[in-house]
Amino acid sequence: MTQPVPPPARRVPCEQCPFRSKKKVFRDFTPEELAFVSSFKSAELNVDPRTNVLLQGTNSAHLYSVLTGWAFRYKMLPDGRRQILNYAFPGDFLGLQASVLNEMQHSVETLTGMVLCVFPREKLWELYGGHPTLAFDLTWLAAQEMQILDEHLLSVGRRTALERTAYLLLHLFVRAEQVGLAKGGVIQFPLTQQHIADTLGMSLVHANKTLKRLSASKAVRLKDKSLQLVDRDALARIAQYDVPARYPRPFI
Amino acid sequence: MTQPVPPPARRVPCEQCPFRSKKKVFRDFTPEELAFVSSFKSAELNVDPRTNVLLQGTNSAHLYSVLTGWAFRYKMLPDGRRQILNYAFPGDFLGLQASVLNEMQHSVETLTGMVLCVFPREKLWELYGGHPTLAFDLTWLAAQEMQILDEHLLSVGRRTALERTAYLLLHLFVRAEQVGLAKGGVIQFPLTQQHIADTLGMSLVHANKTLKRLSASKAVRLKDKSLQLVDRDALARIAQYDVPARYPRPFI
DNA sequence: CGACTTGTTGATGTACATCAAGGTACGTGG
DNA sequence: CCACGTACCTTGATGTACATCAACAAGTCG
Repeated sequence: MTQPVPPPARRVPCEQCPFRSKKKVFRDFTPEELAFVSSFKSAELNVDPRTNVLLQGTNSAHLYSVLTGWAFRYKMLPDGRRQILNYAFPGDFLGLQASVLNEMQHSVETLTGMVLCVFPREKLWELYGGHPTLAFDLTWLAAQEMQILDEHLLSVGRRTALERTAYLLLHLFVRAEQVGLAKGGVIQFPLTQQHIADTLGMSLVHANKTLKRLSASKAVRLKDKSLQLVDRDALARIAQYDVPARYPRPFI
Repeated sequence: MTQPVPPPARRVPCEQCPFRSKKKVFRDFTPEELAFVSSFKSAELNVDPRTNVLLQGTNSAHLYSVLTGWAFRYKMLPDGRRQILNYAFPGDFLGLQASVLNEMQHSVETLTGMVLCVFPREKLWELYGGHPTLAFDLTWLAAQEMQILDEHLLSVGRRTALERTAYLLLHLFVRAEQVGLAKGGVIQFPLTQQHIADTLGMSLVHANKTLKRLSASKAVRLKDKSLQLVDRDALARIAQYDVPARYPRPFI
């Protein structure tokens, strides 16, 4: 007997989420939590590289959590100057600001292809009303994002170009590593030097020269869209940065 | 560092909080919400100007909300470089990061004398478990703080010194105004030029020169610890900054 | 009163942006 | 295979925004 072709929707229920189980970073959810999250999730969204997921000034009807892929949050000034605010990795949440404050003040663009879980914002109240542990997890994610922004602000405001660059590479490596994206001290690295410049508040040319200078230190190697961490301590020393521990984390 | 030694407690129950009622900015709380907040509050803390409320690296046992006064959050590099991250006004929450993530990654120092409401962190679970609207308010406050940090990062990374300075003065004026601290277009302004420099990521001397340049525009007057907003639109134009509306806000 | 904090200004050096050019690696269609 | 386009990286020359250093004035505050 011929089976009908299964619809394109490969929606995996959260209970069988391959992501959650494989990574030790994420805290264990109870069956009730999982059941709710699964019912909360309304769709799965595939996004191409280099496309906008959320736009500054709009009010998205949805919340997203990242299943796979990299993206970045950014703001722009009227004349086109761009500041990258932070990067989104698997397990991160997108669009919370819009849901809570009713307007996005930033945009989000993918770096790689990305799979997102979609949650309708109306149901956010159900989450708060019936699932306080998950509500707390949202606060946890917000607090972590704030800590990253704080460190980032310290970088752009007070670190030198070399320190900033070292800090960013270390930060991104650690975050990728935390969600299991590192293999033998190497991660895929989808940023261009323009992204690095726009993150660190400098020009493209200066970012290039600073990266060269940093390579000379032999602490990191950056080529062919991959980043190899050769000497983590040396990099941390250059960056004047202590990586904070952060286990276990929630994954909604 | 000030110890949480409660003075001969003049503890006003939250139901009669003079602050809440007078300001239209704050959303109305139900009697149940008020009763819980009142029971949540364990003490009132008076802090002198220029003293640390929270310290980077420690893990405070308390959460605070600001009743009166100004403070600022900051981080320091090992060699003493300081970056001011944000300012705290009446209605703002302090110490949430420590409660959620178990370690403060920044310090908080008062600019003026300050009165804080003290909440024990253990009871935070009760808040999440039994008072989802208040839990949502905490998320609201976190989301707002993030928006401010985003804008701040854009400033330090991409705005010119003059734009940055205009942005900061406008931002601080609006925040003070929102909680009723403006009288006839004037607010008390307890920052020194060193604070401005450390907020905007520049040197003291350059902050001074940029402030002079900004005064020449006649949009704003800054003297004797007071800030007068002469032409809000002109200032916003210089800053390339649209002030986001933000009513009503919670006040826990 | 000195000692200290805060604001102010000029001189000088440096870190960074901007401009301009070219190089490498990857595509595409012929 | 080539010719061509394009994305990204690289380098040198020049200009400018900023930091640093130094000196001084005007207020507080013991």
